[in-house]
Amino acid sequence: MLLSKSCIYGMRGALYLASSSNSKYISIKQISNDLDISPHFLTKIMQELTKAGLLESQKGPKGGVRLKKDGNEVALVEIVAAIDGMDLLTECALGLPGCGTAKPCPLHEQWADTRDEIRVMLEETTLTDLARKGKEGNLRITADGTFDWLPKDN
Amino acid sequence: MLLSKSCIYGMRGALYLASSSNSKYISIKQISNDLDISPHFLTKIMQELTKAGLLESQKGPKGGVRLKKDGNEVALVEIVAAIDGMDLLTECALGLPGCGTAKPCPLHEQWADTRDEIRVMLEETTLTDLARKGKEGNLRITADGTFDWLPKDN
DNA sequence: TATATTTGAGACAAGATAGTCTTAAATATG
DNA sequence: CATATTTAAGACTATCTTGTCTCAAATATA
Repeated sequence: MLLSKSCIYGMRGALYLASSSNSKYISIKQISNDLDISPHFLTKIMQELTKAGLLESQKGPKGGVRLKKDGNEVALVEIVAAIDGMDLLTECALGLPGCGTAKPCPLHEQWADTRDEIRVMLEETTLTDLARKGKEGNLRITADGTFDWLPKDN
Repeated sequence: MLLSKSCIYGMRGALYLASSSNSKYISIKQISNDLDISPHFLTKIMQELTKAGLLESQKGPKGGVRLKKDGNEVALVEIVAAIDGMDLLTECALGLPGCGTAKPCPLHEQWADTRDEIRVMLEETTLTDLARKGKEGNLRITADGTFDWLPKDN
């Protein structure tokens, strides 16, 4: 598996926020409801993103979470780094510690190239990119496709 | 993590076999010893590769395992498929079932391209490729670098 | 101020992966 | 044939990931 489930949920949650107007806080309960993710689990994941400085939160009624930066300034790699860490983009494919150009494993060259492709993709894709593409094509971000991209500015 | 630990061990075990003369069976005990992998665990993994038809085995003294095909006919993707399955190369990056060109998620396009890069790398790299590169550069396939590429034709 | 709402923190349970151990079956060799 | 060696099969434990639940802290609002 490329990304952990926590990381995938974090991405979908962040994408949800990026697709909404960012002027108001949105409760995690509503997000978990719309994305069909366990509320408690999503809460824990959104807390990680808040701790990492990607979101800001407010407690109490009318509270919730929202993006700290504009969505076009948030690359996917930041979410991956916050939840899964950078291991995927730094570690050896054969699991050998300290593998690199100086002390490579036999697979290092090929994997380093492939790994860079993944890294560039994650660095160059922003939440706004995905939100725009999703809105234009009315693409789903839930398993059953019930999510709709209408502005959630309640 | 891209590949499971079982898969990584399987790759290293298969690479070990490809770097040896394939005329004789080699005991998993020796392999696990040279590669510094738990013998019991490696046995289980090599059994999976045998069941998948990548290795053949023989019990008893002078028994062990060896590649069923020549190393240049075994692409890495076959080992990945046998141990981790093809999920990495078929599944949606956002975890949505049935994601594809017909019913994509917002990340589908970027991920499909990246996923193809991984697939091509695994399909085009053979055990012999890695063994040759390892022998030429005397590269390590153990954490501490104690593995040596001298023919193991005992 | 009292109440309802919402995040924060962390204990806890369930499930998957990683790793160990025991026993059985096959087989080479003396 | 007896024995030692080696894979095969599967039970078992440990650790990590995933998911649930409870309670505390903050806060908007009546």
